[in-house]
Amino acid sequence: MKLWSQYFIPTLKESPADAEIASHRLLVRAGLVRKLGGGLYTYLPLGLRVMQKLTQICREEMERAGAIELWMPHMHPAENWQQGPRWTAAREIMFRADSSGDGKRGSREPEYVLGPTHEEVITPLVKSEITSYRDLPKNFFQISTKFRNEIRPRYGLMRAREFVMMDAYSFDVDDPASIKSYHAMKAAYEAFFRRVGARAIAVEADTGVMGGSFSHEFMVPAEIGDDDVIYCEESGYAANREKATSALVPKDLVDAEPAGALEEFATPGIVTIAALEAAPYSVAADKQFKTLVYIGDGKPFLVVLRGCDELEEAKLGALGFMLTRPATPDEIEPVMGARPGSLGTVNGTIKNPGALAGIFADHAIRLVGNGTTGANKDGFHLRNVNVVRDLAVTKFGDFRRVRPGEPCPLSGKPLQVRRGIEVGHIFKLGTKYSEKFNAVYTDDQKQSHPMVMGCYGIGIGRTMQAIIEQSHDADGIVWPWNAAPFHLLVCVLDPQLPEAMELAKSLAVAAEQAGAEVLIDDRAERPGVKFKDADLIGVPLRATIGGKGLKEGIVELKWRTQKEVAKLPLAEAAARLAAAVAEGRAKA
RNA sequence: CGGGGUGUAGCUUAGCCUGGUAGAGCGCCUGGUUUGGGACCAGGAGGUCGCAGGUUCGAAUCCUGUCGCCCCGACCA
Repeated sequence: MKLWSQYFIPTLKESPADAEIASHRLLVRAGLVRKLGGGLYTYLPLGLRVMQKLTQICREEMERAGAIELWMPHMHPAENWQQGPRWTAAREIMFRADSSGDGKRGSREPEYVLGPTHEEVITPLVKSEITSYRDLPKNFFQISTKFRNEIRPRYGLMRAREFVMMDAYSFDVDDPASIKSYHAMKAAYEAFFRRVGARAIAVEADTGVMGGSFSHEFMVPAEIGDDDVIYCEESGYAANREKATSALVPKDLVDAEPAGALEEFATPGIVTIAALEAAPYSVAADKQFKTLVYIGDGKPFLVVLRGCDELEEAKLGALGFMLTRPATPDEIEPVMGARPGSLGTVNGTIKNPGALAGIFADHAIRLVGNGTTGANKDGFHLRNVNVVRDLAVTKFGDFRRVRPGEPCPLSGKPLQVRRGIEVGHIFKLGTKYSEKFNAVYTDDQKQSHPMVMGCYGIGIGRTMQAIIEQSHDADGIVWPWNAAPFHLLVCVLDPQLPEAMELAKSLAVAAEQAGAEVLIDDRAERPGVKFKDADLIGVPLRATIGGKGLKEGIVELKWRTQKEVAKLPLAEAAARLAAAVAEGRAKA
């Protein structure tokens, strides 16, 4: 039990000026954190207690899933990263930690970096320590600090430069075994979020810079989230916007309507889809082909979409380039023969097709019959263009951004969209890292194989804030039992009365024996201040002892989630309190 | 990194446009009256007006630079 007057809970009446969203304001007002600098926070005692609750539950679920806890350095030799597969892609988010820093960013190669995650540390470790199939599978995890030089830290702990994360890494003999590990972790995640009272859903996600073959994000639905989740109530389909697909596309590769004769026509000054939609041309956007030029690892390639569709850049990741970017007009002209606005992929119109790394078309263009596209001649377009007859396509794929209302790929019902906060992410990595670091094992046939890896992360601080975002009211935080910094707050309205404090302490002991953690508000404050603070810090149970109640022979008991106050006769108070604690634990 | 904003006491802020002794509320300290949903009275402490230049007799205020912070975009747990 803790006495408030001896503890440290600096609550604030007013919201800090730099806090925009409810959870960030409450984090600061309830005395959980204080800011040191952009994206850097001190966890005050109350905040630390919540973090410890979350890490302990996380640890239990990881161990239940068979993962083994260890602790790795946070300062990594830069060589580890230079050897790994994502040095180029990841270096801008890494802080460098040099012994002889000259203060000039990027002026030379760093000696050390602060770890944003630990694949580059765990993989070499496993490579040197595990060499036999007999020692697999293994899954290692740690709960520790991560450093990322976020371009724009935001929303308190939501996007911080230094943050606490659980990260785990699985090593298996083959793909089926790795998928088994992946599903065990997915189940462990679901158990973790359920136990801490965060309503999180698993959605299909893009693998991004991590690489790997598939992945799920765990999202807490919230208006302030950074990600769009596309989902279908009917089928349970849920995917990150970057990954989401719909059932728009026909199965057979045939032209959508009888093909008319290909015909060139002049379109002076027309360089946008919208301009071609307007009179006198009046070509609907879904009857146009949009041709985009990108550079993949230095070589140009084309992406063809319907005029009405948007490219989802993340989906270009499927093409296997390390780095992609849009091409500039000066890069485009020598290859295509025209500048943006008059581009197309009709056979024979591209000036220098040999320069291209490929022509990738979205499946949806198969819906376009007798469409219009650029002639690769500035100021000219072609009409009656048909996919099978006219277009050069290396490969069809899914490249367009899905819109809400399109049919669900599973049920065909309209897809919906909502915002979410990403609190966890799991990846099936494959052999990308094990091959780079030569983490191989020998099987029972004396054959050597790269280990198949998975990696997994849970943002602990982000989860804490997501819980607040999801569980608060106008008065303050409403903690779920298992995440609460304390379970019972005993408000002593007249702490100067010895019998009041004695009663408070005996009730606290009873509650502790029933399994609660107890905070006693023994401050010499007016009742109003104590009640406001009690609601603000959001402890699930509140017992109130006042001079008035003592005369009547009662103690009051109230749940943070309810308005009603129960009046407990003194003789029953301890037992009723213990029963309430048992109820809180049972429901958690 | 691009665009927008902002910096005044521990916190929330007024003053800046139109240059002339830096103001309030909360919090804090002292005394008193209060005491069941952020009390009241009296007194008090606390500010290099982010920093550096410049203009001016005179700068929180105008100009230049710089740094921090916040918001919108791309990235992430």
